[in-house]
Amino acid sequence: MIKISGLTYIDQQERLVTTDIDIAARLRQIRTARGLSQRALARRVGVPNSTISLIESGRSNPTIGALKRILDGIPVGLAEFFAFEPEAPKRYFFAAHELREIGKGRISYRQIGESGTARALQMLAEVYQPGADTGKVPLSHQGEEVGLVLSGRLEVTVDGQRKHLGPGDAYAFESHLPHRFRNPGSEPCHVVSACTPPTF
DNA sequence: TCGGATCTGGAGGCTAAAAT
DNA sequence: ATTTTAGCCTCCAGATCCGA
Repeated sequence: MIKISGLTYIDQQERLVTTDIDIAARLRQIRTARGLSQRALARRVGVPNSTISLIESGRSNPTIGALKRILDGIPVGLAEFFAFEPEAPKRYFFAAHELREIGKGRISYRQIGESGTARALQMLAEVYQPGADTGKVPLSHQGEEVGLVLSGRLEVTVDGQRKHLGPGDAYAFESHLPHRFRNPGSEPCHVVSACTPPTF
């Protein structure tokens, strides 16, 4: 079992487990607040309604990919989903250990600053362990993103173009273009990235 | 008819035991 | 010590049931 933060950890099968966030209740609350039925949301994101039903009943612990796909249909970003409660006091400074983890497994995405719908920018401190890969299915979402490699090697594929980046190298592209990140090296790759609007 | 829940089987990953 | 294999577990998708 891998402990990522006080809120979220990854179990041995790389499933997302939260210690004090009820994914089931939160998903149901957000979905109903948007006036969506389980079936309507299921049709929108292309999953069977049983998947949503199982998650909302707490009998299924979704993978980060499945959860993100469902949230995309609402739409709600992962960061917003795991956001602090709205009544939380405004904060401007964050210790390293307070950065919210929204990644999983061999990929760490630690969010810089608080999250929420009012924010226009999402900035992440990313760590890709050796061999880490965002997946064969390319990512694609609204917005625009940039990133700077601090250490290690990062293979970035954007709209069919592939490039190996090292320390000091950077990328910038429109997020709707299919993209993929992979660490082909033997050491962890540290990246700082920004996305606006915060759609990841 | 719609919304939510349940059942079943396939697929993939993890673990432990067995084999090398 | 390392690799292979079998069994187990869980997610996910499709079909179906039940109640409003």
